[in-house]
Amino acid sequence: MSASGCRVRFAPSPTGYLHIGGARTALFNWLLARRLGGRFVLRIEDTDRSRHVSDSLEKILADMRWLGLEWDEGPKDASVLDSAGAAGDAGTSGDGGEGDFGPYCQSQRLAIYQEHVQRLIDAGHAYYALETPEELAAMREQARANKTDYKYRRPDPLPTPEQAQAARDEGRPVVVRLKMGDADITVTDDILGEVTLAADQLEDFVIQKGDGWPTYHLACVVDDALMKITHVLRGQEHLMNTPKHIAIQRALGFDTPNYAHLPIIFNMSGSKMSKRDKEKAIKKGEVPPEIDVHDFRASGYLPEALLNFISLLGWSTGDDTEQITLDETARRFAVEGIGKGNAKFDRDKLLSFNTDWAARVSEDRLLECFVDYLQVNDSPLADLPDATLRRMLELCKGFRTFPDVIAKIGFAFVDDSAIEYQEKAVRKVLEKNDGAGYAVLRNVVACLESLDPWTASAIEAELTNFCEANDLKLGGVAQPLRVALSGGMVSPAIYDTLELVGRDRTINRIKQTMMQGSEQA
RNA sequence: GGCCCCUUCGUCUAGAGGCCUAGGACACCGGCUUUUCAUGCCGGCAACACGGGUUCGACUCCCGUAGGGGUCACCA
Repeated sequence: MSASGCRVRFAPSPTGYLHIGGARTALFNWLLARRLGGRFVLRIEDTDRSRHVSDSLEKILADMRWLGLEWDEGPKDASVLDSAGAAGDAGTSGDGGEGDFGPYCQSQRLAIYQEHVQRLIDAGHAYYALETPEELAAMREQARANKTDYKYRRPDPLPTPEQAQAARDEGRPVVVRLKMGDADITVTDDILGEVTLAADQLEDFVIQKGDGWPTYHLACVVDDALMKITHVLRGQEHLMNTPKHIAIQRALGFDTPNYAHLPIIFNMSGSKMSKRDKEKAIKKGEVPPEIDVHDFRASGYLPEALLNFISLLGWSTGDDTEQITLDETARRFAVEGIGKGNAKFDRDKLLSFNTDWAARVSEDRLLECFVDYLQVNDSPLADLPDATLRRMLELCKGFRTFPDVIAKIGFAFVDDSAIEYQEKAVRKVLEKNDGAGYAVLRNVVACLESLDPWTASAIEAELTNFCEANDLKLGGVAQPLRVALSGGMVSPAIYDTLELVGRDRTINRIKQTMMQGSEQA
């Protein structure tokens, strides 16, 4: 096992793709495990069947793997949910090489939770409660109307097991609540320091729902203990949950792990980054912002850049170093370096990081990511030979994200007839000065038709000659050619572009352009 | 609203009483490079929320105010 005995976990709920905030939490946990030589556990918190979204597990696992955050223990693929049969009769562990503390999906651990709840009841730390959700809501509403604070009042006397059973027989839901003591509870947080919550702020909360499933609090605490988790790094939105968790730990006789609550990530506007931002943007006809890890993948970001960027949200190396590899980050990572204040997600800076990383990674790695990008987007370009893909990447150096590559050189891979000539480009480059651009094309096409071999350097020599012979600057011939080949005014270096497009198609597009010009005239 | 957390350039941050004329990065502005678009290079603008203390000395410590955030479910 691990040298340090350090065990951390990332515990997402399967409600869709992995959220970027979740990715940051996963990353910090992964980094801590790496730094301390511990184990990184992936646990799936799927105790609420009503919120379960199909395919979520596959998606989360895929996102984690795309990021390169492999887990030492946890579900290896989504089939673990099928293999264990009906949810509830679990309790088996260590199957399928997932790890020694499984199963790692809470939906397969029901028996374990119920056993612990029973222990709590038997020991007098917990009791049955008979109020319906409607009754509780009414009480809260009443309190609000009276402008008083609502707090659940423990029944006196407590419902007996017999009364609970009777209620269940009548079809009424019965929950189990934990008895909170009358002492304040202090959370010792490795980032925030000591945070004390007064006893009167604590109420007897539900640990087992009416359907027999545990609430998040119970399941989380039981699993952390059984999975021997030593460090809990989670978002600051959990800070007020921690006293509850400590209360359960004490009642069950568990040790309290080290807690550290991470600052939260916000949009530049200061609002939470949520899936709804995407819907809102779409409704307004705007490009939806990336929110889930998958969004960034589909938008053509590199995992290296994304990881590096989010590692710096709430943490810093301590000096002026910013762009470092994941391994280097793991070497330098320390909880003491994590800040307390919330951070805003600056997309411009991410873009800049991506630009730098795209220029830094090896050609092989860049190709790998590019192919992934094309495949995720179902692009027909994914079928192009590797050599061609490499050439595209090479010619577009300096790009920010992969869509830039397509925007810049994509025209080379469409039918000649599919080229759309932009009005502005045609006007500025071809029609201006009584069609000077068209004249250049007319003259240059003859040179190109007879050129052999068709290589960038041969093309360069030919065009240089052509410029001298016709008293033109290179721009005077490059721009008309660019418009003829691409329909617009942007492309990689012109010699390379001609080479890539090929002689036949180059000639064809030039002629096609001239024809359109004469039709206009 | 109660409770809790936070507060250095627009943004991410460095700073752990004199090293601060507050450093870096992104963004922004200007210039250079360039056959287009990018990239690259050089320069510039820009912050210690406010008010009290403590101290010879406060960005750094304490208190208050203001602002921001989190949380108050049979959701996690």
